[in-house]
Amino acid sequence: MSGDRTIINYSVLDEAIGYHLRRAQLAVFQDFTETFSELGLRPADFSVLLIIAHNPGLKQSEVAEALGIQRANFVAIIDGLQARGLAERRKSEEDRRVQALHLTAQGEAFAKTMMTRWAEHEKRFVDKLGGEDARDQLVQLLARLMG
Amino acid sequence: MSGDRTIINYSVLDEAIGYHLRRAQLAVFQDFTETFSELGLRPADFSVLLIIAHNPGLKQSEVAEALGIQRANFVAIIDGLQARGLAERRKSEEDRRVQALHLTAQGEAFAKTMMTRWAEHEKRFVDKLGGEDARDQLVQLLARLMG
DNA sequence: TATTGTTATACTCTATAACTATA
DNA sequence: TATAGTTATAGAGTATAACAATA
Repeated sequence: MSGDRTIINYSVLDEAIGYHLRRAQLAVFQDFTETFSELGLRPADFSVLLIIAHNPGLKQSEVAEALGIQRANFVAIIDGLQARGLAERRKSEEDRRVQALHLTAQGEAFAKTMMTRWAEHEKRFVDKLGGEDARDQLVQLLARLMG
Repeated sequence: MSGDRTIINYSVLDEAIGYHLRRAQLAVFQDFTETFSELGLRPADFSVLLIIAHNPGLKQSEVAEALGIQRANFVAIIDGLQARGLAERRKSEEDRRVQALHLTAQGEAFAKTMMTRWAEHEKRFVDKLGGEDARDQLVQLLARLMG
């Protein structure tokens, strides 16, 4: 009976914000994972590289907090980026406890490649939404949920 | 220097769909978890109870697929709901392999309580969005991302 | 005493393979 | 052979406590 398709009543799930958020996020992150599997980047790696690229010299705890990552879990992320030669820790002269984060020259080049791939990924979803205006509208609505 | 606040350049993260989706979903799920901690319900439990309540007699694999849950992982969810006396498996007479899912009388009562708590949770975010229209708009945009 | 980075650890969620009983 | 449910297991992601070095 492979032609049958059970019709399911989703009840209030159809209008539940959290449910749609979860399903949409799953779809977008799955595309992200496929797009960046070649470069070996997870969403967290991407966002960390991006923040360091545009804010060189921040301490680990600042980058972690900006992204909502626990500083304990942040260590392994930086370990990975450093092992790949993309980012580096520099011990601060003023405060010997802090590690300031920077991209390496290789990391800068990598970030450029990464951004072109990201633009492709992002465009796919902007198109699905119906254009830049719809995207801006969505982002604005999502921002309200966090207030 | 606790008065200092580092200004961070989020670059394209500010307009990245996936990033905002993740942060918003985190905020909504956190509120969900707090709202339902008393009832001992995780998001998956909630959605499963809701689907069974409105579609009694579905097989496990149908409910699992409708919610995007692997049937292997679905077993423990039903085990939990059954152990709490909220749902039950009924072996089908036509096909002895399938387990048809139903709520118990206690499960029906529980679902009512659950829905009033859910309405409170949902309302908090509808208010943040600016009303029902904004919510509908958001849900519609999110649905496009999954197409 | 407090903070930064770190280690160790545990818990949840998710994914896969293999088994059983039925068809 | 194929399907429904199950078990076992492994991998992410995330959360907490405790420690060393430094302030």
